Amino acid sequence: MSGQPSCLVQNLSHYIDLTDHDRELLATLERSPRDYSEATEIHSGGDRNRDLYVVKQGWLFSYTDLPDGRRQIVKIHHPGDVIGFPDIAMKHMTTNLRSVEPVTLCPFPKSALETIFTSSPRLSALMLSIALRDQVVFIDLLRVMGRMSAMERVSHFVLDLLARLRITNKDMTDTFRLPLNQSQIADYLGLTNVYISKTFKRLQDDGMLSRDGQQITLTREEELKELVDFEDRYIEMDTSWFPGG
Amino acid sequence: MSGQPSCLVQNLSHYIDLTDHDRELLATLERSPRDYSEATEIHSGGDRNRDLYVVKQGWLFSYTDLPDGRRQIVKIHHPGDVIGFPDIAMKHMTTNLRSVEPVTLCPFPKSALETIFTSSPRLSALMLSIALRDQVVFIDLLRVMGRMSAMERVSHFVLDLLARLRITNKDMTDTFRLPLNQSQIADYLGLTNVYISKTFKRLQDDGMLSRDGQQITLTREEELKELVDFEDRYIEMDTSWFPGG
DNA sequence: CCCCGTCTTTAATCTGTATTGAAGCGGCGG
DNA sequence: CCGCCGCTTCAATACAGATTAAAGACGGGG
Repeated sequence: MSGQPSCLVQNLSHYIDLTDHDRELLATLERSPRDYSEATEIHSGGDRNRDLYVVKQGWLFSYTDLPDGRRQIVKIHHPGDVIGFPDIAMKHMTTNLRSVEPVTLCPFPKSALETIFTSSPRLSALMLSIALRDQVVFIDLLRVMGRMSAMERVSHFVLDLLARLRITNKDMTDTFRLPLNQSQIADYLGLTNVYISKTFKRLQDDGMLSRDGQQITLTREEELKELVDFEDRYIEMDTSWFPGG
Repeated sequence: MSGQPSCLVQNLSHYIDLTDHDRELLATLERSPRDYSEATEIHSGGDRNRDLYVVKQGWLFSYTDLPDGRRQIVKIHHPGDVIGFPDIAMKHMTTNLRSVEPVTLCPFPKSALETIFTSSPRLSALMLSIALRDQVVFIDLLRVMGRMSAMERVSHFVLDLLARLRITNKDMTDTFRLPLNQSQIADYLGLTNVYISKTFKRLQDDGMLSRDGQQITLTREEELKELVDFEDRYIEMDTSWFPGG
């Protein structure tokens, strides 16, 4: 159970102190790790709803296609994330899941959640809160997609990624690795790969960021945050109402 | 408690059979109705997080502004809806709330939810499911905003409204009242009021819908659904895993 | 019944992003 | 070390939707 520290535990510990009992419960979710190579289709929309996943390693994304081939990436998943929460309400999966690099996932059945929900009210409250927080994040993204220019979208995108990575990795600086290619970023932001290239170049020329291979450095994070009116929804949640731990 | 039937109860009854105990619990949420006139600002983003609301009557919307005045409407609320769920996770309200016509709301404190969560597992599961379902709806909307044309956006918009209205009103046909003006629709779909006008006209010329004042009739609903690859997320949820009632 | 304000429609022009295609670049396998 | 392939960059053109302005339509209040 101990050995390597779990990203899921790190992720959740950011918000509340976990009891040993909580850690044991979470460990049941990470019992059966499985590797997938890069660019692998892990499940498809319409599949009869089966497992959720804890991400142990690597980046993935959830996406949907339109009948004519247009694609929208709706969520990017990092180590420590739980994949598939929204689908709990539906009878079928609503999105496709694909790895961008070699990944390690721990599939677990819906029913494992029930155990958590009945035996740890505090952990339940946290998981509910995370689901609701994600909804706020989607709402922020909607604002980005509905009303912001390409420049602003890309800026918001990198700020959001950095904010998320900082939750599971406390000593993250202003530099991070971005393993997505520009077509994938385009499919996430509702733009084209060509325009993503042009926009990154412009951000670089303006001195807002620098690039070295997959490494991105935000050299003027505060300015970027102001530019896109960025709110960090990850750093802090309201846990005051949680049942006592 | 009986008297006029509650829209909230109607809304939830669509998914599960409510016990008398459940109905009593829900009635506590609707204890203190309050009227607001049209175009009223009911709360603002950044407010210290206080009440949620049950909508008894009238349409409202939640929105956010960008610093330079651009606006994004993120959710349209109808009778029977609960407003404010996602904010439970945050310390402050994340959106503004405004009525589009005279409305009746029932404010209730977060703590009222706790009572429900501790005393009716079945009702808790339903409310969680609705929150997660809404997340799926946001994801669908993201796809619309990221990858669809104005034509497709407007089509999806009216289909979505109709699907939602049918939950609380079983004998809704293919006609409904749309009290939003075109600027508001534009702020919802990330377009301009002028282009909304042009697009509605085109849909009308193509025979997809007809308008009479605020009344909208979808004359070729199936074609529209195909056009935008529409999925009704409201009609059916997976309640199979709910604790027995 | 008419005025006035709000909303919708029409029209002309402008712009940001899409599209297409071709030219760099870099890493990996052979 | 070469050659291929995927990704990024650059350039030319196209177009959907924005912008601005002005002219209808509509409805409520005096």
